[in-house]
Amino acid sequence: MPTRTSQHRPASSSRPTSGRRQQNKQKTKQVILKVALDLFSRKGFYRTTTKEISRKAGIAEGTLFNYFRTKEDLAMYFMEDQIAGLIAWFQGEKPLQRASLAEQLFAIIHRHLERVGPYEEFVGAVYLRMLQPVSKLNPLSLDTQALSLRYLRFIRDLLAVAEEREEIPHMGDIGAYIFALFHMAIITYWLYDQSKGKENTLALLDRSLKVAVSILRKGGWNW
Amino acid sequence: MPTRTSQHRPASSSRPTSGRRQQNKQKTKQVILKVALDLFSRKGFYRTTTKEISRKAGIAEGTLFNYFRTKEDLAMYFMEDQIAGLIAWFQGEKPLQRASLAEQLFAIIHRHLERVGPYEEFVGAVYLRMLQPVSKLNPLSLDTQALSLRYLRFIRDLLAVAEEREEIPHMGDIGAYIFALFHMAIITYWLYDQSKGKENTLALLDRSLKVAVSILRKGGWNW
DNA sequence: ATTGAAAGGTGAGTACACTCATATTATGCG
DNA sequence: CGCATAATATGAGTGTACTCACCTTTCAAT
Repeated sequence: MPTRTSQHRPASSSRPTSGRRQQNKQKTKQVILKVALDLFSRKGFYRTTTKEISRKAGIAEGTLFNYFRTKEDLAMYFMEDQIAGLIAWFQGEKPLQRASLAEQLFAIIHRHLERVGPYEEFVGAVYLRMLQPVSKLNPLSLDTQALSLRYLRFIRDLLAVAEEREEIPHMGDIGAYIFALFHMAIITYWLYDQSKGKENTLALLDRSLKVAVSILRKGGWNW
Repeated sequence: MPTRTSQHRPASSSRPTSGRRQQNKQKTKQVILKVALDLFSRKGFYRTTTKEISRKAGIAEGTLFNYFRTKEDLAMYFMEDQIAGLIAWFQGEKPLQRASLAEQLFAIIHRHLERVGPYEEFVGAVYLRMLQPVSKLNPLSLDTQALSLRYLRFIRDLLAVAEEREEIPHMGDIGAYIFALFHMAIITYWLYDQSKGKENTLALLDRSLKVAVSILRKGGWNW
């Protein structure tokens, strides 16, 4: 994993990847992401070629693969930004943090769908794969695993707070895992939803979250 | 969609795809499937090339794509057989049909996992995509949509019977849809499960089905 | 049997993701 | 500055899924 050093020259150590290099790398990476995202959203994931991305980013085609292992990976990095943004957004929404768990979870998925709305094909192509727990069969990048973990931890912490409030019983890590699967299921539904404004999805989301929390409250987790 | 005429010459109509042709086609298709499955299971999905499949099946590479739109599609046809076999198996198991819903559903997924066990990589590559409701974004074959539907109807009918027995409340079609998602989730878990004999998956399966049915019985569906 | 047309087969060709041997550039050190 | 080394960039090359223009076979009608 690349170190995230800032601009200042680091103290002399054995392998200090130095200032200018690091800066250029970060910049190139950002340029690639910007170009790729623009193309993906205008032409769609499948009709955008890696050749075009590299040409528009002003680099050789091979260079692209120094930064991103696969074309899918490239897409995942966009998703990573989305998820990071989602977490940051939630943490800035103070009122939401006092709302009920069902409201919080609804808001999170809702916001997410809103943000990725313009990139529907794109989401269909790679998103589901991302939320899937990484298996030895899926040759995904390590960074994407990290993303998956960050997201799971974020949800787990939310559940832990709700647990302290005695809104739900103790579930351990499994709760976050289940929510991730639920998120995946909702995205699936959303992709297929033809209703205007995707209102069917929102209705399903609202209802199922309320049901779930209600079940948990009434029945507890250990049967 | 190809017509499913049997061997007998059909009454003279405008486009009767006639006997020998149809028979050869069916036969070729079966040969391709057999060869492909053999290679997939021995070398893995990704390391098997369409060139090799066609060579071993004794046809030109182009011909392969007259029968199957994509390599993934080929994999899906195998899954189709699996699902069809699963349904047939269930219908032959008379005692099982008197068992509780939870037992039935457990048996179905269990049997399924047992059958696809030897093709793990394969399942990871295509199975999840199959159970996903077909969207306009996923360029899958129509036949695969049909498979998805057949499976959903099968489950829906099971639930309807349980409903008549008053084991569960009325849920409409959504029940089958939810079960399909659940099935998908279990497969995901199964792929990742490192316990011997995949016993963790079986435990999760057993427990979650019992919980679900119990919840439905106690609380009903409309909250 | 002949024939015209439709179904089906063929494999060289194409497009594209990805690799790798080589060239270029940045950096630390004397 | 000049040099050695490591990091990074390059683009021709490769492997493979998939296409398409053409060829062959089958069939019904005569």
